[in-house]
Amino acid sequence: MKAHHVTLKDIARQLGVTVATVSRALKDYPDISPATKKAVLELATQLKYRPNPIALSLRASRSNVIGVVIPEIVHHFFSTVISGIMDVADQAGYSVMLCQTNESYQREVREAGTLLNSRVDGLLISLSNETEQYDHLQEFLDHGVPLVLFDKVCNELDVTKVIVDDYEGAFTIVEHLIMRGSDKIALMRGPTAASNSRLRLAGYAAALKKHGLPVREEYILECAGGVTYETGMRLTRQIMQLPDPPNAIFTVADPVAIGAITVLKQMGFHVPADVAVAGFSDWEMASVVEPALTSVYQPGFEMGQVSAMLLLEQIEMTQNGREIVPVTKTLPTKLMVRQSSARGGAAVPDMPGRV
Amino acid sequence: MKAHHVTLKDIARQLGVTVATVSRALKDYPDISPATKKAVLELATQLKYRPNPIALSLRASRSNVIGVVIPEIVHHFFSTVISGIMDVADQAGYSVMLCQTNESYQREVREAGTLLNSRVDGLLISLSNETEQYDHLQEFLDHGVPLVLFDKVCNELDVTKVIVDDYEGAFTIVEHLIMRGSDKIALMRGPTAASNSRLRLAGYAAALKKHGLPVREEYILECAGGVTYETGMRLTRQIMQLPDPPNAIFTVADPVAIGAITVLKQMGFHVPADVAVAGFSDWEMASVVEPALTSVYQPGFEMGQVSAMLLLEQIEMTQNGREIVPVTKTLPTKLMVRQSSARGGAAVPDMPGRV
DNA sequence: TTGAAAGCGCTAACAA
DNA sequence: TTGTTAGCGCTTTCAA
Repeated sequence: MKAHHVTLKDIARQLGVTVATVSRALKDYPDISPATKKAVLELATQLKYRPNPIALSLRASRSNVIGVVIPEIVHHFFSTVISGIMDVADQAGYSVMLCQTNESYQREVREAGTLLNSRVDGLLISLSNETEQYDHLQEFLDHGVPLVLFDKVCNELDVTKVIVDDYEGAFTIVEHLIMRGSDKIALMRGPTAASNSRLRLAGYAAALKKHGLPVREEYILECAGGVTYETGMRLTRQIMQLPDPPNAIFTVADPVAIGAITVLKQMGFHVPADVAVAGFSDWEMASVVEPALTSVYQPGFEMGQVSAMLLLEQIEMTQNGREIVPVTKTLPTKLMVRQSSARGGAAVPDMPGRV
Repeated sequence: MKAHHVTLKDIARQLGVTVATVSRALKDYPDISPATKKAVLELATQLKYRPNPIALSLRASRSNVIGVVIPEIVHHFFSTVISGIMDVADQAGYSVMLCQTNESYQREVREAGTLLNSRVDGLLISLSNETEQYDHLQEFLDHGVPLVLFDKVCNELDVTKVIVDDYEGAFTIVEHLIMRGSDKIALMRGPTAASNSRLRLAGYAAALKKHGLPVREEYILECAGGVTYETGMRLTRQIMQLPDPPNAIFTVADPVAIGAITVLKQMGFHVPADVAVAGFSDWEMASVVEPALTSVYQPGFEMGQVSAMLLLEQIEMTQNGREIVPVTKTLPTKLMVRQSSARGGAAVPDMPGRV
């Protein structure tokens, strides 16, 4: 038989009082007799009373739910971010409604609409690659719902943003490669449209410039067709056939770097002695497991935590009627260098295994 | 200025009718004059009216939300499952509320409570390793809320379950190793408590038996201290020091296998010629990228889809007052063998890169 | 100290 | 064809 959720009414009836009294007793209202309060509290626990959050939401126009929208959940980076978000939200008593857009602008609009509609108290969103219009997000602001952009952000909206310091990360690692003795450094970059990809290019160029090295067009390749292992292999074969091939490769992400290392080894190069390989990484252990790789670690978990905390702060401010002042938080990357340049390990497993 | 969500009342007022009329017009009620229907529809679109799901939930005692509880989101496997769940849910017009337990029983109980409380229409859950009591799940059944267990399931609950065919997967791959010529096959297994780990052991033993090979105690190691790369390295060093070392290693997950391969190469073995390595894998490309690895692919995305579809079916049945008949769906694994045994690649990157 | 009543947004049975 | 009314579960103002 279907158990029924116990309500204030149930308690009230059994105690011969009104729901109002029960409600007040449950919330430690000042003017309530100790006797009834005690009775109510006891019966409530006995009956396992739990307030109905939906009724609360309807009344208060707030849901204790935050919405999260990301391009793809099957991504070490994004799943790590979400993990950080969920831990913070959970701690603060918020639930998380998650949507993925699969990089589709249309779906992003739809999901955002659903969330706004569901009266989420705030929204955390990482934009899809297709997104170039922001009305669906402006709507949140119009309705006074706080909004925090993370990772994939845009300039068009004056809201709080949390990003990784791509410029500085690229600068640091390129400088590191130069210090190590590389003077011909190739770049395998991401899509020209993406903001973080552009920042990385800038950091790369700045580091070269600082050390008096030229920015050579033929050393800059775009990872067309996916930021993948295969792309890394293809571009590496291509670039090593140049009359004057690079002695270092800086890539946009782990898989590309690993693809590059694979091909370089196949071609008989010693990595990193002959050709050094470095890459942005969302897995802190990447360079430990694959010593041939020097990586710039991007703190996903921290990004999730910080984004969620900023959002929760803003939600609270909104509820207290205070004005929100947008900030942009830039998280530092971490340079991960293996000291021993022992022979390359076998592989970069993604995460601890299941079971 | 805070925009206000437009309600039926707004439309009614502007049109000089009652909310009931508006409500009916919006839902294509039979008895409604074409004139008012048209007027209502027009004003509704103009004002961008969207029904308030919270009010609907309160009224109908259903939320169009499904709850998902998993141990850890930062896992290729689980994030893939979630992706499958979300795609199906989205298609069916459901939202997803996600919780992670971090393998804590206590947190699992808490999160389940919150979800039940939030009146989710159904629950998808993969149990934490600590979970041995099921009252928190029984509560869902008591309240008539459908429940589907996936991956980490238990026998104590008579509900629908979706699992991977671990027995058959292990059997198949061990037989494959035997066919390839290995006659001394080690097993690096998961926790003795986990049901899937036990099934894999059984499949392993059965394959050996079928081919007249002994099950040797010293060849069976438990991955204590985490199903990780490090564990794979440690156990491999250990097992290769046996007086009569194995010529094949079957592991419980990618990272362990990769750790094993790394160590074997370091020790000067040729993989897979001298020692073959195989492992359960949640990344379909693992054996493509690391040709030294033969893997048993576990279909995470499909698991998510199937689980979600079964849950949605049951939700519908519940709403139509029909009885739910629990089923157990066992998904086949896929043997991934690289034909060319060319030299091992460099690494197994986890997923397509970000950017 | 407690009750009565209104209202959050919506639907549906019953009247008109 | 449309209006009235009640109610989903809860909080809160106003009365008593």
